[in-house]
Amino acid sequence: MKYQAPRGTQDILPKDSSKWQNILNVSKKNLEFYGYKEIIIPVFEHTELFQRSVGESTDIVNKEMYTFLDKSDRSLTLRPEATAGVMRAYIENGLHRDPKPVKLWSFGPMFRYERSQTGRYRQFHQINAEVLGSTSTSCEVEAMHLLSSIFHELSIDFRIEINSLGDEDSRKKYKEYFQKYTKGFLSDLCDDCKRRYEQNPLRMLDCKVKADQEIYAGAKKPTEFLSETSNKRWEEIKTLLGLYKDKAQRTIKNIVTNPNMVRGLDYYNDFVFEIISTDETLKGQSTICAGGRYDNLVESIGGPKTPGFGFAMGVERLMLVVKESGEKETSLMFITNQDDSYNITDELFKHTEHENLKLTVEINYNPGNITKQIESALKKNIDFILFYLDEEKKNNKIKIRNLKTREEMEIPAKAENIVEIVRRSISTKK
RNA sequence: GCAGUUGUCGCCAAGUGGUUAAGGCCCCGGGUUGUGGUCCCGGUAUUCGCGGGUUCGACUCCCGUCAGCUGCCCCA
Repeated sequence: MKYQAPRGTQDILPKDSSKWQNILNVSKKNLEFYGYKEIIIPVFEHTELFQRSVGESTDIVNKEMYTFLDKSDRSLTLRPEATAGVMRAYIENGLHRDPKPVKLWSFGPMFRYERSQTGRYRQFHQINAEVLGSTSTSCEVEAMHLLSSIFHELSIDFRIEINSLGDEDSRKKYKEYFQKYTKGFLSDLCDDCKRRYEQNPLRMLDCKVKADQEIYAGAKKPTEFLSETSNKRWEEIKTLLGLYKDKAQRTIKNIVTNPNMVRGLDYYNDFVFEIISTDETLKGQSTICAGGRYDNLVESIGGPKTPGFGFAMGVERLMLVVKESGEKETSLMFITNQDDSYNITDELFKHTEHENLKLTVEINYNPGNITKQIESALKKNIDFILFYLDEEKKNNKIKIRNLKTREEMEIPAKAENIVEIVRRSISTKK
């Protein structure tokens, strides 16, 4: 074989694409139910937009961006995440003058130059959602319900972990405290943490090295340094999510606080969360959704001061964890000679459109041997076969056979009669 | 970016220096021009991820490279 897909890219084959679409459809349905509207934005942006918004100190900007010069020497970057571009579009198109909150969702490929593994790709896809213009804790609470609903509908086992990083003030105080706390241990820490000590002390908290964790275990957590307003928010969210109630009384049962959780992007403040699949096939990459509040992002890239909240779901990771592929369509196969069955299929198509019926039709490409055609229909797991051969045509009839129940009947050769039979079989199945 | 590991047909694989690279599944054709998955017969790798090297001779050994997987880093 001559060509291979580049490292970290993936083909979604026909056998999997219906699962993919199901993930998208379920997400879209839930998002739009809560008032999110779709926004479609470019796959690349000016490099500077990501540097500013995602943050110069992040790994994403430092080593993972697909950056290139176009023929006019503009520095462009394939988007590593969606929020920056959505914010740019929000400002540029004056959506900040729309009634608040503005709720947007989007879907598409993202690009990060990293080592690929199961559930981690260089081109990967996210379903992304943003709420702009509201500081209400309803943003957070509603999102937890919305996401629970999506993952329940997709039959995924998951757990939600939440935390608060606090506002700028809270984080500054915590950073000072934490640096002071760890200073004496500096020589005992792993190399990564030594580096993080200066660059991003918060990140030390979710270090995977056991010895380091033992050192940090004695330290206070960011939530103990929350400013008054941040603390009020945090308590309100926990109350609204029922964390102070008995587990049995909560509407979302599998939600816990994780005081060590931090985020990889710089723009978050206060509430942050991750949704973790408890399915073991995901191994190291078990986070299927993550997000948080970003009240300073819009302003930092030149827009009016606008509070924001958002999250992203990783579609490739969901693909590994979702078992079902959604509603199966009913399939028909015509056993016929290569002539005028298309009159009927054209009619059928119009009926399926009007009646919102999921039907797929196949006309056997190799007419001749009837036995082989039936075998072919069985192999393809077809639901109905339609005999429309000389004998039937003479009487203007069709023989329709349900391959699952083996029932067969002769009906007028008309689309509406076929649709009726199919409908009847679907309703008795349910 | 670092470390380990793997790569023979669409899939699962045998083969470990010696002529034409097993087998199974799938797929295609036939037995069977009008009705059920069985069965039988036949077909499908000038080539072992790719490129070099060693050798009389390489799927087998060496080097490089590409890709997958696992851990780290980080993240959806």
